[in-house]
Amino acid sequence: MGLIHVMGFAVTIHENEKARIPFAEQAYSELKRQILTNELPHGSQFLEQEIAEQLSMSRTPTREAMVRLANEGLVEVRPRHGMRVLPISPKDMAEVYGIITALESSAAGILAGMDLSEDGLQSLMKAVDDMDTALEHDDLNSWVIADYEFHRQMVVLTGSVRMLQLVDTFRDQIHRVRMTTLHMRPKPYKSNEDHRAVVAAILARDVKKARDIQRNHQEMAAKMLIKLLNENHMTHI
Amino acid sequence: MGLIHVMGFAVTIHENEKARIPFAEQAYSELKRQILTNELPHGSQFLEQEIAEQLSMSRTPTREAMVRLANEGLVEVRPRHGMRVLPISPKDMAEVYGIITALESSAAGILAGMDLSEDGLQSLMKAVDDMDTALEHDDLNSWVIADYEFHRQMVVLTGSVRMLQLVDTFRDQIHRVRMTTLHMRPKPYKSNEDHRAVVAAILARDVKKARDIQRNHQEMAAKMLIKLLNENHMTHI
DNA sequence: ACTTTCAATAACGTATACTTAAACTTAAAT
DNA sequence: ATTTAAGTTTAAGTATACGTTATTGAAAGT
Repeated sequence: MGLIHVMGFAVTIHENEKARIPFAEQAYSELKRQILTNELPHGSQFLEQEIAEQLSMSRTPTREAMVRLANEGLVEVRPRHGMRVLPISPKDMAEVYGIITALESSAAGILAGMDLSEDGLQSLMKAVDDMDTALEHDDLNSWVIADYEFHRQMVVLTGSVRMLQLVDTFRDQIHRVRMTTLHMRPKPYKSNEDHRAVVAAILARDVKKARDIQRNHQEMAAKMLIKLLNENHMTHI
Repeated sequence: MGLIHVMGFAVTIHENEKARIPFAEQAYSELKRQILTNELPHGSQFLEQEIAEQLSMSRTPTREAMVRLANEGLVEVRPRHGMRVLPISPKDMAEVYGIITALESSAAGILAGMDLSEDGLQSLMKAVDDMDTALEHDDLNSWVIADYEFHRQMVVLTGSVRMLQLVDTFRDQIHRVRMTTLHMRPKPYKSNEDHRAVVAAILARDVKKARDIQRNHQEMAAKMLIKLLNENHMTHI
């Protein structure tokens, strides 16, 4: 059984169709899926009972899933009001981007400073190529996937499972905003350039440069998105 | 009721002795306390039942606490083996320090780039002074507390609650190691210097310098601790 | 002795039952 | 009419009950 990450979703592959998935786990991934796809829109609230019924299981595993989602910052659990899908404000965006920026710029520096495998390098360059192709075809959906893959792969290659888990978690937190703003923002030509530049810096083993480019890239992205939110009076998405 | 963080412990202050604390919450903080103080040593294992009895409550809130601790990386929960306090390897230390370094160096940069309040600045300088005093008196316990306070305060001042929660979590993960190595390492004169230098860079509004000093400071600390662990064949603490 | 099979045990996952107290209703009083 | 107080409802927190299945230990076979 393996896990593949696609756009923040943990997709489970059943190789030996043996292990049955515990209800608590099912509840967690199903709820998370519903939140990320906006099936459960921000602000919507549900009592334990309601969720349990919707998932056709008892409150016990439901509750466990809710606790986990709350820890991840996707929902809020208030004692007699159930679980509420948290909206994201510009301030939240700034915080989350601040964390992702810190982690990913560090990751870029780590890659520049280590012996990166040929395969690893290829996976990065493939992601950038995919981004270019997607942009040529004006295929924004493919572009997000490739972009996501690039950022994720960079952290994967550092070998830090903790760092990977963190960026995954925080990317999930702002997934909704990224998707809704995707068609409102200018075409991301600059992003592709930046990514190529990061790869170049990694290849040149220039640690500081790799960090700086990645940091700047993220800071620009955050600035643009937050500006977009404010201009469109989307104070909480 | 307020929370004060001292050395990774969330100490609850009962001001209006009104709100009763849910068992799940009690279980969480009590178990966490026991793990951080080494009352539950690394590697030790406990069944849900045993923990529930020790805390004189049922398995339900106990289980909830275990899930949360597992999410934080302090314990591991394996289906029929109960909860096991996770040991920390040099590789774990490297990962955790990698994350703290990324976050705190970013935090230092943020402080240098923003209008820091007079109070905020004072709190940082006070922590450095406390570190000096502690070192003069050869009082390592006070030194750790002041050091902890400095690092924590830096993140507090950025205003990012998410970043604060992260560094708290990861600091907790390596708390044991820091405490056991405290008396094995050379006197931390260099740390105090570094901290002063960071404050100076923040005052000078030199963003890059603040980041660089903080990063270097942490990287040196990590290197030293990991070396110490390896030299003393402490492969998992 | 060492491995393998099978049965007994018990730990976990989940459901359900119970208790408490917050939130809502209704009624009374100003 | 607005606030206050009492009563009712019900969601959450916790305990307990139950079924399933991994683990363990003994017995049988090599």
